[in-house]
Amino acid sequence: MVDLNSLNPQQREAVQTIHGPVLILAGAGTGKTRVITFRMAHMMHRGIKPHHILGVTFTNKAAREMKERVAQLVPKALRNKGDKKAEWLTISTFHSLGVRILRQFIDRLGYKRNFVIYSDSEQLGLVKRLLSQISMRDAKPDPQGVLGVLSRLKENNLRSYLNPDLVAMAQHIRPRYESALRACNAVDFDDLLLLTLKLLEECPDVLETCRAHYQYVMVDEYQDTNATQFRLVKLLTEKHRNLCVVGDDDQSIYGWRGAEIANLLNLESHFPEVKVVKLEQNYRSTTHILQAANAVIKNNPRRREKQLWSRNGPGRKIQAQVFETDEKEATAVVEAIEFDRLARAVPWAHQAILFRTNLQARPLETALRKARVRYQLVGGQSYFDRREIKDTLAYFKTLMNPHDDNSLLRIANIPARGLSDVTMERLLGESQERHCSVFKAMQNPEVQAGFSTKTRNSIQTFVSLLEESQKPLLAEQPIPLNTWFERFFAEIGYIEEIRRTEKDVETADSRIRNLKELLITLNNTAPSAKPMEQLHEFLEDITLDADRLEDKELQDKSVILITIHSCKGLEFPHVHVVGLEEGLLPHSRSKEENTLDEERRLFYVAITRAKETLRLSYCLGRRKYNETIQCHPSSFLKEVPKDLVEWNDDKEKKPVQQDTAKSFFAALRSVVDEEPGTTPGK
DNA sequence: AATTGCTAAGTTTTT
DNA sequence: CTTAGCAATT
Repeated sequence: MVDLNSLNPQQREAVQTIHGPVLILAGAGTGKTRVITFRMAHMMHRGIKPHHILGVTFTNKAAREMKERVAQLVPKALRNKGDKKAEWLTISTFHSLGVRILRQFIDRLGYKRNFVIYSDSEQLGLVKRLLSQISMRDAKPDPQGVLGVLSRLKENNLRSYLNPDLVAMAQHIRPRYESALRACNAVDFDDLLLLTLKLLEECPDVLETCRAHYQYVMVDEYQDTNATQFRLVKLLTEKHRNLCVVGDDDQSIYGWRGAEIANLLNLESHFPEVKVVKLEQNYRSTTHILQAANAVIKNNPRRREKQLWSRNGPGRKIQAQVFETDEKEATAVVEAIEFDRLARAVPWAHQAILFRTNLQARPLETALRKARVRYQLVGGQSYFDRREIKDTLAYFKTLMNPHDDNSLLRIANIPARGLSDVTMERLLGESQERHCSVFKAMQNPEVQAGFSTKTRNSIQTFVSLLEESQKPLLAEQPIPLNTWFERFFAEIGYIEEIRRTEKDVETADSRIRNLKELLITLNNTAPSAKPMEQLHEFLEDITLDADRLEDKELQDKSVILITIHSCKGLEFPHVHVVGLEEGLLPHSRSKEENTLDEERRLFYVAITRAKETLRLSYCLGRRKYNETIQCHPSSFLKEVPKDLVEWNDDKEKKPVQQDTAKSFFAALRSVVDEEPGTTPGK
């Protein structure tokens, strides 16, 4: 029996309602994951077969965590009842679920079952190529923009403020884009959901199979689902109606990405009998922090009313401060962190600095480095934006399927092997005329004949390189992929290429390290499989779950620098929110797009990350590019009740504060005086 | 084929 | 300021 006594009454109700539609409105820090995992465990104890349970999350990290926690709750004896591994429950992201279903049935839609998944950068590469083929005299469209619209177009989710030129271009490109993907036996991220939906809509037997399999469905972070995801969920559950969604409309911050908060707000219109359970007892923050959060979010219209409360006591007041410039703000934040560490033994890992845009990280990083504080910047440049990673993955894909033009074109001349842009352009043209892949064109003697002897040699060498390299991979028995590829990259001179092109020795080394680390993870996939299958599996894992490689150890020792968007779901004892200025939070673009609500939710999310202390700050001036621009405090600051805030205004205090070092030690002394019992390092 | 130099643009981004 | 992309140059 799962012990439900540790749950509060609302949590228990949520856990025990296992049939029919349920909406669990889980405010920030109200023990959401606990409820979900307990609910799953409870269902199993009530005799529901684990393999009939499906849990959908938004990140792989969340999925992993949930799996672990369910496993902890359910005794081994019960788990082993289902002897086969497949009997265990499914917890995955929407996208992985899509892959799972598509791998079984995508042939019904005319795709091959061993499709590859294109990451963002690969999609972008494809769009760039398609754009360059179109003759356009006037303004060249921004590929990123076109891709964005294209994605919206596919999701059938156009917004009025989108640039009409981009929309037209995206519409123009779309058929070519789709046929290019098909030709490469590839699908993109959007397709993982869209094709799954199409499959379920068009093949009743597949739908029935899935419905029979996933009889109990739970969706986490439901406020972030988009139209496609909703349709998928509805299709899957409208018959058996065992749908449990968990979410918080107040934490919906991905509207710009197509998330439909209406999915949560209007759930009753699709499931009128839905039982709504509100979780309002917060286990994370002090009441001062919660009062601030409640007061801020109250200003939003159209929400499901919630009041967070806790038994954690009032705690410290919220600290607020104004600075002249963003540099001074950064220095002060770092000083506060070091002060906490020296005076109260607060480790770096208990501190987080939250900001709206990645640009704001720069001055913070400078200040942190100057003070020799270890930090970790979360997010920022995506793993896939690193050139060596992109190249490596493109090599993998090319070796798996040389007819994947996009990947082949990327690596054809990396390192330089006499296949210049001009040559590749011509080959691409030839391939289009002949309606074949670029690789086919390169193999074709007729095509080769059109080139100079030198170029012809280069083409032939490249073709045989691919053909020869493919051979060991096509073998039946496993090979050590890690060492094989390490040798491969050494042989083709890729390592040298990095050293040669990268002037800075340290960055070159770090890029080579990145590459080697990626290769090492190759060995983590099941070694029993055939090389190609193993490679395939690896690629899929890595594409769907990019930050699996993140350095966990470093995280435990560092101050966290993070955007508000990516901090959702996390918590920290001490939180600094910087740059609370009009134009940053709320962001200036929110006015045009009419998304002030979402900006407020962003602020709400930031506030509710804090467990013990919350510090807010803004600047009067901010260096932007080269000039300093004037800033005004965010209107959201006024929404925080005055009696919860303690302003540390420079003006109101002693003017001695000019000297930062002096003020630092003054502050240090004052705390030691206040709390004589506390000694640093205790 | 590779280097240099110019211009333009610069929210958020779970997969 | 910084970075990416492109054109022009050797």
